[in-house]
Amino acid sequence: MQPGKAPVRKRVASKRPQARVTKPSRAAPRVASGATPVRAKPLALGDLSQLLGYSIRRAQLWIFKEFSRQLAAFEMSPAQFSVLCVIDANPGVNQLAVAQLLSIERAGLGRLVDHLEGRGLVRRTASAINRRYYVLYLTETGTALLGRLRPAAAASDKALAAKIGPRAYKELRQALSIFVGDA
Amino acid sequence: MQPGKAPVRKRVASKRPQARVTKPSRAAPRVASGATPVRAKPLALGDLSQLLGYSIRRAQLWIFKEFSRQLAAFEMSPAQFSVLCVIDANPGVNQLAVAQLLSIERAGLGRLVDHLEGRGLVRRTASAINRRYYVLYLTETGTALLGRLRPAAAASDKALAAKIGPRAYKELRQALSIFVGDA
DNA sequence: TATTGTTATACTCTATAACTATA
DNA sequence: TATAGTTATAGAGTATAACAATA
Repeated sequence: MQPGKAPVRKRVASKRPQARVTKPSRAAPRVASGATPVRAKPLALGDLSQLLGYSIRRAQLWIFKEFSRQLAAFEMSPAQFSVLCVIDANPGVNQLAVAQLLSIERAGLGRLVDHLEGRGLVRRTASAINRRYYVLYLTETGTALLGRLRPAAAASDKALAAKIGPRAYKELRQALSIFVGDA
Repeated sequence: MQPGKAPVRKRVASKRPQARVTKPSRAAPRVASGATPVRAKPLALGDLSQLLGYSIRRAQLWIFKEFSRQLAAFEMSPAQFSVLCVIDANPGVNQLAVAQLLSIERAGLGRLVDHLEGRGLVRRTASAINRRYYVLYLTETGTALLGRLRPAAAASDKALAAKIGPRAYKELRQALSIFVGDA
């Protein structure tokens, strides 16, 4: 809530179970059955399990984890990879066009391109025809790295296909394609 | 990069197109065809369009936006809603169990429950049988609010179904169900 | 006056480690 | 020694507004 650095961090109610003086049923007699789990019955997700939106959220978390695992050696986030792909497919594109295509805020994209430029993967050039523009290209280093990233990204997508099955993979590709290029 | 508040923010390369003295082809003659767009051809996503992982990411962003739109009146994030659902479905559950079921870090969940408790939606009680545990229940306010959130959440899922079509909706529910309850 | 890009700021998430109380 | 929960901290991502340069 408060942005300040005050370390107090008020709490609304009682903080934690916290050493009640009257220990109620001390030495609770091992809870009858199992030792470790207080609750043996499996937990339910409730209505959540009926919402496709929640499944997609969990699937997306799984995919980002898998992607990061496959591309760990390259220190490359999914977002950075997506920007490299777009610049590679559209040499000379400007930043705002990339931001709109990927639904990223231009301010955030600017910092992302900063980083890619700092790594020597992307070259920023002043446009000859419109001096408000940057014109973006992959460097040779960037092209070479993307050549190595592609198989890794494909591998993470194959892992996804293996997880859900090839038929579902094809169906999903078809069904979800309407979200790319969209808002 | 640097966490400090220093406003310098070094840049690796040339900052922006920035007023070159030799203006190259000033008054570029309206670029032949269209006035506004320098690049008329539509941008390509490159290899990105072949990756189901990217489609799922975009679909998930769309869903969160739709969910936030439907539940804007309640000031309720998807994560907060998911926690309310789980507590409602498992009265007396402890925090760690919720965190594991939803794949949320327990530290983050603690703060989230702080917030829900502060709003009077969740009650934390010391467990009688294990004093390390919190035992979580919805308050009456929380139950009542959840009763109003459910239709809104269902509406956002219906919007998703309308977007992708009822057949794809059913297929996806089946195909992606393996991700819930999973890591 | 509108647009591209930058800067600054703030807020949310996430991830981690260290700590307390308890088992 | 291990576990539930808290605290602190740092990093990423996101959203916004304001600004400069250019159109």
